[in-house]
Amino acid sequence: MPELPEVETIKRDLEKVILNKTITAVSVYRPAIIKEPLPEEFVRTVTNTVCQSIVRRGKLLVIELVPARGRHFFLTIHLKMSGQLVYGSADPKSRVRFNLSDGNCFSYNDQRAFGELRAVQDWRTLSVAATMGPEPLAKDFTAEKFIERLRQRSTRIKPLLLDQKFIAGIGNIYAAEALFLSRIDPARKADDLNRREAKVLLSNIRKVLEKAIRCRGSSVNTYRDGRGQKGAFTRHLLVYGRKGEACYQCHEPVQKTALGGRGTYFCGTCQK
DNA sequence: CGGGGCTCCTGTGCGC
DNA sequence: TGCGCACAGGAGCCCC
Repeated sequence: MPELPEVETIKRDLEKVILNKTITAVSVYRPAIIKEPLPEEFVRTVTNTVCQSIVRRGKLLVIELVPARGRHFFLTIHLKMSGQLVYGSADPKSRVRFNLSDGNCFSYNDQRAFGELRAVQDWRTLSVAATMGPEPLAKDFTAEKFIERLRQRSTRIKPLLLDQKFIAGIGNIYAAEALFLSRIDPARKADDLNRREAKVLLSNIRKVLEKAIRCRGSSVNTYRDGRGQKGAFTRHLLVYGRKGEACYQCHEPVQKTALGGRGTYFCGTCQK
């Protein structure tokens, strides 16, 4: 579900409402979501801490927590396919609930329960963070660096964009959208792209991610922002989910294939 | 390294 | 209407 723009939207929403508030109680309704430490210790550790800051890295959300005594630590949240982090009144569908000192709470909801919550001393040493590729929106991630990384890989470009070790934060929706905007066939080999194509692709990755952030994300199915609302980018999607519908560019039907086991939407006429 | 298949879990939509 | 299968914004693991 949530890709970089959705996680960024949730981060910004939560920053406005939970910073400097105390987590007064934690209720775990699906222990399997808590990956470390064990659920009982997780609850003990997180209870009575203050939410100090929130960071997003790729699709990972990191909340810095400060206990009354002792050192700060981090609550990491990966939403996977259907996770939601919603601030407000208690939600009966919550998998984990965090009560706050303001009388409200924020709920971790997750229909498919693939999500992962952790309380750790140093989130940067988690393997997911330690191996994560560059942030596509970071200024120091230059076109030259992107070109160099592409040159070293012979795999198809679309599954590669989904590889979080290659580049962070891109998922199935925005990979399809960026390749469509760039007129690049999703099955092209990464090292086959020329400099021009690579530059255009990075530019379009940024363009689509930034626009999606401005629209507060895409809600194809279960995604909700920090307020429980759907994202508005869904209606701006150019190819994702449009199988059989007319391409906005050439009016030929949008195609759907499988690449690396993931549904892949593209225009066979426009994308070469 | 590349690629395919399977797995975690729950719900929905489609074809028969 | 009912049932079974495919598939869903992710990603790790195993095998060839």
